[in-house]
Amino acid sequence: MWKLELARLEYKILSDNSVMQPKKVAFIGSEKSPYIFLFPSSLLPNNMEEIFLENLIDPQIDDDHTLKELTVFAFNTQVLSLQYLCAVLHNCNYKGLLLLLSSSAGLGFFFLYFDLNLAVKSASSAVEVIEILRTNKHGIDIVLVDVDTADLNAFKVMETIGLETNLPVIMVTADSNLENITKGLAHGAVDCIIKPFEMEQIKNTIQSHVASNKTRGQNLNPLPGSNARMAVKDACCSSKLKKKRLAWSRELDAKFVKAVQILEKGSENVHPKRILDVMNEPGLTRAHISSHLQKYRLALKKRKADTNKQGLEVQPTDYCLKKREVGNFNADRRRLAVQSFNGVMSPSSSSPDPKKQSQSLVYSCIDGHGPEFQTPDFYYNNHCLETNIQPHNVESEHVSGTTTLSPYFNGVDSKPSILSSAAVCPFPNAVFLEPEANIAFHSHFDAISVPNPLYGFTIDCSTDVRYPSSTVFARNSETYAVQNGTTISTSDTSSYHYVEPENEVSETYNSQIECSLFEEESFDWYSLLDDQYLSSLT
DNA sequence: GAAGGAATAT
DNA sequence: TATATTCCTT
Repeated sequence: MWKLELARLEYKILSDNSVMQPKKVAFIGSEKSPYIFLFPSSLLPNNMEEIFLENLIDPQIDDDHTLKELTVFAFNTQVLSLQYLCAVLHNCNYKGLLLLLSSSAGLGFFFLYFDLNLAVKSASSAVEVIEILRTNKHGIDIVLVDVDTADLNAFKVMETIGLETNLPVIMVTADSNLENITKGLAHGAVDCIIKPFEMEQIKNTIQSHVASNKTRGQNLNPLPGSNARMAVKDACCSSKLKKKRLAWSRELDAKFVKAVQILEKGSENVHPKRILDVMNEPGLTRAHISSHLQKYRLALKKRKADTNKQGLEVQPTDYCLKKREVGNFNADRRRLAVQSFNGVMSPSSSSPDPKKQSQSLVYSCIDGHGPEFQTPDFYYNNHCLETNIQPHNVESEHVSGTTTLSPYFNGVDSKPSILSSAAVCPFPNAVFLEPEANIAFHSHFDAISVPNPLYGFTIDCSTDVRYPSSTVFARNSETYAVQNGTTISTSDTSSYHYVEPENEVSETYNSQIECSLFEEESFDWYSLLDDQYLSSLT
């Protein structure tokens, strides 16, 4: 499959300390995927071919068809520079003509030509470069000029290219000083890319200028010199200053909330700068905090307004809901649920008075002797008991659970206990799972989890060790393989049956879960848990 | 000039 | 919608 081309060419390049050191260069490639590697001789292993083949990465295919036929031209006197560019262009799926200028005579440069996707060849001088561009037999769309190229007046070359061809020229440099960039723009560059550059960056820049060049060609408007001034800003924006958009993860947000609370506790001013200090998160800026703080405060405000409007029936804000989607909170819930359900807090084991008992559970988490906070259904039921609110959906026909005990499925009871909300979970011994959690198989079936209005209905099918590979459920008539956790959308009310794997134990087991979910608006546990959760963080 | 915060843009 | 950026004020 792979046409392996391997050449070991020995040549010398200047090392950092200006001592000539022998290096080896290796070329591997197929017609479509040339890869070039450069190694010090000492590091080049004997089984290099094998290693390369094992480590080859599939080229990324770019779905944007407009980019596919672009041909990029670049030249340099340094193999390393071309080598990197080669990889980048290849990943962008561009065609390229990369020219290695052998002006540094005596260093044993070589000629190599990969056609089709990327071409790398040698030329002896800048004159040759300009000649290639003038005739443009290769259908070049855009030129990258590395103005740091040694042994060359690259600015002059760039200017000549600009004058003698219609091609957009992009300056590439490691020097981000405005003076340097301005000089490049004055010499005809339409944009500037600062090294080290990333794939996305070069892609965006190339794309925008090829597009604009085509438009310009149609309008027959030669670019005036005044274009350069505008381009200074463009150059800076399009290449250097492109920042990655920050995503506020649950963890990061928790850290943020914690920082805010610490500051509030210490009756300090809760200002972005201070939050930033307390969070001590590398990469985070004051602007990030400001933006997030704005959102946070708006959410609090909205929540307060809602609370005032609706009294006890606290409706959570979006902020509150989103914050709890997955993550540590659920992990803790899960852990606590296991503890809660494993006898210690069993309804039948202690007080006969369900109200008292549930209160003690809550107190135990408040006074620090018990879990930091309780599972949603415990907490919810306690809330119902205390406030005399009928738990929603307890009598609903829509939610039911039936099961038959199986030796392979421990702890699944067919009757919900008093304290377990039947509406929420038909099985008191069920363990709450993170939605879509990746939970390894282990020896006991332990979950049929919460029909959570936010997440849908999750079935965990971790099984007996006898079924280590997968567990199969039948969904209606079709077989449905479930591995670890599967999330079923809230609109899905199908029944799921456990299917005994073939050639395994003969006992059969049936578990049917029929579940219609209550409306999203009906209740939210998290709003009740919110304060406790937050205080547990500090 | 640096920071906060509301408004606005992406 | 979530996050970034701008703009105005302190």
